[in-house]
Amino acid sequence: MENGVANQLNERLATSGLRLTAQRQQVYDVLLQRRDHPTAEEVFIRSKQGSPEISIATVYNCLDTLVKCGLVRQVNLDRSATRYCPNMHEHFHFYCDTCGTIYDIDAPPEGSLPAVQVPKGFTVGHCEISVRGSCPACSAGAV
Amino acid sequence: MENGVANQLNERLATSGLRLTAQRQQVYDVLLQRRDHPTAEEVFIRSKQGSPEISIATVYNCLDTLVKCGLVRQVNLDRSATRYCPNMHEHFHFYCDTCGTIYDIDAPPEGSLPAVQVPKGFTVGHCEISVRGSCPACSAGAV
DNA sequence: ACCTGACATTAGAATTATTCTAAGTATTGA
DNA sequence: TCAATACTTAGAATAATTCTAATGTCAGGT
Repeated sequence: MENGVANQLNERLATSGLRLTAQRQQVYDVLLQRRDHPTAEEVFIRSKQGSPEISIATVYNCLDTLVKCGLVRQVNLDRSATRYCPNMHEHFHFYCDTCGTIYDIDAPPEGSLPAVQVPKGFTVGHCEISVRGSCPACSAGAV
Repeated sequence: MENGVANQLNERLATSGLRLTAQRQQVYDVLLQRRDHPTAEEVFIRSKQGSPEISIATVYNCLDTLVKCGLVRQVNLDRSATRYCPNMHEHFHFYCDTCGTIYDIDAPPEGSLPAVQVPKGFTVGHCEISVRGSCPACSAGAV
């Protein structure tokens, strides 16, 4: 498993002439281990457990690299710190206003995700959807 | 027209125990005059033409107030400066990667915006959609 | 008219998230 | 083994925004 991940990471990096380093591995591992959409700061703190020497600049660099390799997605909600998500399936994010948790909501089977219609002439590159509201736990508690 | 706007603004403010001030009026006017999704900085520059004494802190305060009154919407794209939009109809934003223009794309008639489906238990409060790509002008030019 | 208190504005300092810089370290390929 | 390139690091710099404390303004009650 570990090895599979390392290989996948290495492959992706190699195709861009980039190297598999301990830090990149570490940062990616941190993201895979707890898929709770951490900020760069949080990734930094967790990474230090395995790589005590790592610096915050490196964490930013590594996250950037992972995003460029298509292994990680940035999640921006309002103007709070950018969060990072290793789920590359088509999905959108649900932010619970009560508990602050961010949920991945997978696109429904029939690709029915964006019926986003743009007028003639517009070419859609990427489409980002985010939803705020109350998660099941908090919706129930509020009754 | 001017009066209508002032009245609407005043009404909204009054229901929250807030006052209609020259600065709030000025900032709102700036947003209505050119609906090009300016940043706070840009609103500041334009506002100074009518209200040379206005400060950037006041611009931020006024924009905040307008957002809270439901007269203005914040537009966040990536982590660039927040932009402000006085179009309160249901719509989403299209950002042209080539020319940087932000377009308002109005929701299609049958409320068919994306039937964004959330799993049972989730309560949707607000849904934000943004699309990146190439606008008609830039799409045409790139041929 | 004139207080009083709540609401507002202002300049400038502070904060936060992020990026830049410059120096040193590591790895790869010739 | 050497050079070139990629990478990491600490700390400085930047950008956008928020905070602070002082001052200003307005509406309602006396």
